[in-house]
Amino acid sequence: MLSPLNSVLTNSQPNVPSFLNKLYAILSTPEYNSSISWSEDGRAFIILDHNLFSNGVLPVFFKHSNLSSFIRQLNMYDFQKLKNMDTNQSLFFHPKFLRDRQDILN
Amino acid sequence: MLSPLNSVLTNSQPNVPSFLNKLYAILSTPEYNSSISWSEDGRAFIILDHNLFSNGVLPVFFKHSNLSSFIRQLNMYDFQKLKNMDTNQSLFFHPKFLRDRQDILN
Amino acid sequence: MLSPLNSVLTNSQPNVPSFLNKLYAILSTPEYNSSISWSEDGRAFIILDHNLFSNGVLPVFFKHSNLSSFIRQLNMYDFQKLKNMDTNQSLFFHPKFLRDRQDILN
DNA sequence: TCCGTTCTAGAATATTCGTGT
DNA sequence: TACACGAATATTCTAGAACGG
Repeated sequence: MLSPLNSVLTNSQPNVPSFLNKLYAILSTPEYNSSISWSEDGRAFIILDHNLFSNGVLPVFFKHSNLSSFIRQLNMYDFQKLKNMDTNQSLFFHPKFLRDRQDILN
Repeated sequence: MLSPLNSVLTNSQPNVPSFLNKLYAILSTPEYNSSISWSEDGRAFIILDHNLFSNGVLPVFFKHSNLSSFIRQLNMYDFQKLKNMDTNQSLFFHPKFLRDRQDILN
Repeated sequence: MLSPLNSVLTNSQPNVPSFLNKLYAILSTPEYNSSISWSEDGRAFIILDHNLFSNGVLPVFFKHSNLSSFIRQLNMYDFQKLKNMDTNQSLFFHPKFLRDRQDILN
């Protein structure tokens, strides 16, 4: 039987760092959408509940539960943090990281 | 076509300090026009009600409710204060800060 | 009537950055000891519950609720993070930051 | 070597305080 | 009191560095 992690990583792109494939997998899992989700237009994502994300999602995919380690990886891969003036929410954005376009990471 | 940044930030200009984008956002909100508004010609703005602006508007956009901190930022960004001798109101002016021209801040 | 913040900051040392006086005040407040407390020997402190500390304590003393901003300040003031191998908890340590010795910060 | 995890620091902007006028 | 500005501290976002698997 596949672990939940493997079952959701089946769309992994080869030659793409594991971190990015995992991030897609996380965002593609409806179960996690209360703690992390794509923005409405699918060009950024939001961490909605820091506590739930850290303790509920991170340890499933990574060897830690630290939001700061996750953020460090995002910056490593050139994601930018953007503020939405209206909602005051923080979005993470990367020009090549788009919903339904996991293919263009290659 | 909009840059990805614009779509996510609703009118924020990238590479422009948050203070200036927030100032535009404030002046673009009709709800706030009783406490702060563009001058008639759109080349300056007026703080009409210090108390209402400090306590009603500032904390929505900034981490404080102090008019003096707001003014300090205006001075930091080279706004000039102009006195209207007739009305005794104070106008703040910056050559590149114009109504409907948020784009030229870049 | 004193605000809760002021009442607990009455022992503030003059000429000491507000951050350090606030940190003493936090650690001196029994109410907060479930989320942050001195180590047994009083030579370090532990953040016991990140979520409770971030959302329950930080906004009372600072203009944010971000653990990372708090940590940035600790590093700025040369605190070091130490690992307790037994409990796997994280301790923050500074040679001059000791329980019952707020005076030596001067 | 590469990638991941952790701890600390750099850099830019923001907020407060004080001084001179 | 108001005003402009320097300076110190605070807040945010990103990156450096060390270490481990």
